[in-house]
Amino acid sequence: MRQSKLFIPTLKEVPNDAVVASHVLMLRAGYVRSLGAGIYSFLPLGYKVVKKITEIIREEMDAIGGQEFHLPALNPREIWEETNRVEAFGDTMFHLKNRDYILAPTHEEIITYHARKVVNSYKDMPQIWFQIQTKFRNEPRPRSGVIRGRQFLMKDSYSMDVSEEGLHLSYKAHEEAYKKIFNRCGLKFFVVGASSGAMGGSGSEEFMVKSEAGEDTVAYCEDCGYAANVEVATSNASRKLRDEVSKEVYEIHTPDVKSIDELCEFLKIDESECAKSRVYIASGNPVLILMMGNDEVNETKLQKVLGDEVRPAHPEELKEITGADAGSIGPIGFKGKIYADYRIMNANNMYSGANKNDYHIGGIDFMRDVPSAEYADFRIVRSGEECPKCGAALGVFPAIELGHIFKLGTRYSEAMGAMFTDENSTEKPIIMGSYGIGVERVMACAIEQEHDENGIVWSKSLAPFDIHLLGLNMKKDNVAIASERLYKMLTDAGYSVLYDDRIDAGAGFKFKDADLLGMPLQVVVGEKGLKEGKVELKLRKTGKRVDTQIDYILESVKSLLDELPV
RNA sequence: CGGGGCGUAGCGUAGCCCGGCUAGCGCGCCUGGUUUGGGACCAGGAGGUCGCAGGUUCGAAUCCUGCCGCCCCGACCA
Repeated sequence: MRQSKLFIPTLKEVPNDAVVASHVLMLRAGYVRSLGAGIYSFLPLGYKVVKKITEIIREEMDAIGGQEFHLPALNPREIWEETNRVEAFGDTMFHLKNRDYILAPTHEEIITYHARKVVNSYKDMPQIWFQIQTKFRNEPRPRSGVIRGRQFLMKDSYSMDVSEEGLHLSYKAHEEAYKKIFNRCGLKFFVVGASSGAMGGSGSEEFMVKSEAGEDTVAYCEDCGYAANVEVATSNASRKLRDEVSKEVYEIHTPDVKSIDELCEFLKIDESECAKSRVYIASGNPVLILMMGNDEVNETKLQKVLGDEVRPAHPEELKEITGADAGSIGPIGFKGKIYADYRIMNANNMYSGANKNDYHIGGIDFMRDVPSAEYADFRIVRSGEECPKCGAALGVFPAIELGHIFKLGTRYSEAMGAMFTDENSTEKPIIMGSYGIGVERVMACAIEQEHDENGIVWSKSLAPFDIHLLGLNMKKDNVAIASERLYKMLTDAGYSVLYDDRIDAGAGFKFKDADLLGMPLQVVVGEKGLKEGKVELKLRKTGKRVDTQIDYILESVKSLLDELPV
């Protein structure tokens, strides 16, 4: 395509509203424009990328026997009442004002609705139905450009099976398909086991990509592939060993000492000798949580152990409950249930607050002085700690959730009466799975993962064009003629070529645009090279440049593109 | 929904505290010319409800009130 005729509104400066790299670059390179918070228009170049992604998804879904549907975004509300999800979604669901319709945030109900009419026998299964369509969610806070929007493209598929074993096969098929999809998109991803939560069902995994723009925090081991949401992640953090001799408990005047670091500094001790106190309210009752040193309490783990609604105590409550303010609280004299992290289990000669402002207590022996304490893993894993599986160093970082696969079970089929008859003439609910991929997120992640200060670096598989052909000075006949010839040669050879044939743009301008737009290979036609009958090829990703005789262009292009993995 | 920031030409911004504006600058745009290997140069030109509404004032981009929108942090995220 000739760039002079394309709508690619590039921006030299960073738009005021964009912060994360993918958002900035999509706007600057003219791939998308925003229409409102969390609502984006895809411009021609951006839509080309979307189509590349959806085509990869489609191929891999077809390969596992998926059948594509086109489902309504406009849904009668009553269908969603059948599973009680109108209430479950609450304000996140868009409701129409002038008719009792909702805008579909996902499609379990619609799929189940159709399934109950037509899937009646065990002979009808397994089925995999999928769609690649716009979904609507009234997100309270859209953010990070296309990564969290109110309207977004999603590939959703739904499996229907007669047994748990069948569901497992469908689930595994999707897991493998997803790996292929993300690999083909050139993404470096990892799979995190997730608790299935409110979706119901027996298993689920998330496909994640590391990114500063991520909304989840995960712990990941490069060596063995261990990956877990930080809410549930564990590590082999060292435990505090017991000293041979336990000192007596003694009070220490510690004026203005609030934090663990200040306490260590004041007493010249290590933070592993300190028990940090955190007071939580669980179902109205105060509980004390003791952590080693600066370890942070993981509220998800805490909630799991306590089993109740848990919240941190307010500052006023602290004083009332313990007689001291935060920074001077400890287990000795605490009236209420006491929990402690495994790391300081049965430790002795520990320091903690005295429940009296400006005082701490030393020589605490948990076995002797806090015998009622219960121990569990309450800590938030930190980067660099040992992987619980292989002992290598864990990385803890933010990540974007690209895809999620669920074993739904019978939650929707039971609620909506989607039943089938098995070999024994017994009526049973269909066993379902649901599997989603955020299409725009794939695009954003690809950019997050592969870009530099000059712009986007597309993989071959997602790039809107294979080659960016730059005719530097199109007013010179020799440049124009050679460029036109190359354009034809490359196009005829089957490459998709973005041809910068603009007459008025300067050379620097074209280079900057090309780097910003991010096609994998640039072919530069300039007067200098033409004197020797040569043009320059440049790989966007590595910056590698090669001069080639025009007659050998196809060989050179092929060998350079072959250097790229995807 | 809580906290913070912002809203001035297509984009990026100055001016706002301390009212005097006929609103300045860079990029982009238009015309003519010179340029063409990393966002060129010269000359001329067009383009603004200063987010909206109300108020204070002789006078409001500037002060006050309300609203709207956008971004960030948090809460939320089936």
